Amino acid sequence: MSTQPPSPSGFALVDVNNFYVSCERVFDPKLRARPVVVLSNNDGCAVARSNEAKALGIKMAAPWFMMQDLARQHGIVALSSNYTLYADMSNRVTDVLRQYSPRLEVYSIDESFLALDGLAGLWPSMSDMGQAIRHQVLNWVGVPVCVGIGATKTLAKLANHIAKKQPQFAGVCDLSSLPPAEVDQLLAKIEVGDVWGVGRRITEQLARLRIRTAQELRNAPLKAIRQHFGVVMERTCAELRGVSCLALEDVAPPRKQIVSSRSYGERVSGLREIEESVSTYAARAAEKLRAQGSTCGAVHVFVETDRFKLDEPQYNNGRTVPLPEPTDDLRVIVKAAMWGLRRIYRPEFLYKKAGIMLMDLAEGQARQGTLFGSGVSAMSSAPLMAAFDSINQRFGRDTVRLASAAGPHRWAARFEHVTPHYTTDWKALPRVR
DNA sequence: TCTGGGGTCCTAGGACCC
DNA sequence: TCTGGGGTCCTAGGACCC
Repeated sequence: MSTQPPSPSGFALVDVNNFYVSCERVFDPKLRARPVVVLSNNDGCAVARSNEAKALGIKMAAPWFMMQDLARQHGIVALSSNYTLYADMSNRVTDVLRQYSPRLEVYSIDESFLALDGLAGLWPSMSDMGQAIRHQVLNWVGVPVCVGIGATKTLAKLANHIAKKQPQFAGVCDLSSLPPAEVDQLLAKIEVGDVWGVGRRITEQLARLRIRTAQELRNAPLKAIRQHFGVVMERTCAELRGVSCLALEDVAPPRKQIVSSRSYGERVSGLREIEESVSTYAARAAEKLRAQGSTCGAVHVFVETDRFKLDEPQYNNGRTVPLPEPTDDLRVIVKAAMWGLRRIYRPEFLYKKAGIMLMDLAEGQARQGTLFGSGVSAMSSAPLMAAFDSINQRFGRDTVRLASAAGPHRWAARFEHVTPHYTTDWKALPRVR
């Protein structure tokens, strides 16, 4: 225990351990103590691993088909991802955390920063608060978290890393309460690549400068770091020294671009199929656009062949289509995307992936009474009809209104958008293959 | 031969994060 | 056979302007 006074401010980073796997375990206790992975779209990659799976050497984003032997050998359980569930669990964790600090930044689906200003007097120590958080999240939501505390966000991240890796901390590490010599020892044992903001490339370059640990990076001259790596790394280095450069972002700024894309389960060549999938991506992206009350000024559409098929001809292309005026109207967005798609489509290739990006986002409210969507020929109407049904079921039958429809095989339905704010459960849509 | 000095805007690419 | 899907920021260089 330190004799220093509790730190007057700083940050806590609360991070759910193996988030997706932990969520699945809440609902299926048989998964506990077994090696478990959660897979990405099309069951392509492992995007979450339990500790047992990590111990077997399964890396983040490892292609699952290459792990088949290992999986059989050790009885690894592989699950398809369920993002609706994870989003719900994430909100539950956040609700608990809000009880601990009035200022909180949801950094990702499984991580939040808490501002600690003014909280020191409420607890015997910040580590006690960390333990309270751990117990309450586990009891109320059912998932395990670790808590890292430090004077800066980067130090809080590092503390979280320590809390996870070193059992003697029991899931909570408060770097700002430790004597400097002890912090030094801890930092000396952490590889520089584990520091937040230091990726693979920078790690290689730092190694050439004989900077290999978090401690060595912290002690490196700021000016040289700035010269070699730019202002971003300079900030990271300063943050390691306890100089706060990254503020807590209480209010999430609106997105500057919105992407919706998927790899196909099987490669496709027909324009029709690609049109259909891109229309669905457009609907999903427009949904996000409206949810944050923005309009977009340009639509980017792209297609890609299979980049792993090295012996086959590759074709990657995209087209940015400026819109006549900023809009959140799905009709306009889809039209622009289809227009761009026809210009980049080449019939001689087999496509693996397609997507859409909404760009030049600006503030603007979804307007009452605007048409929500209509009039893309060659698109199946079924998924959109299902989506509109679900909107009305959830928000009342007048949220959107069917204005006209032309038949089951051509999507020529028109929907009037009556209520300005709504959200749709797009996960309920059939999977795009 | 000798060829200013700023400034802005845009884009592509590289690095990072989860 | 089978290899994810989102995001952000910074910098360098070119076009263009006065």
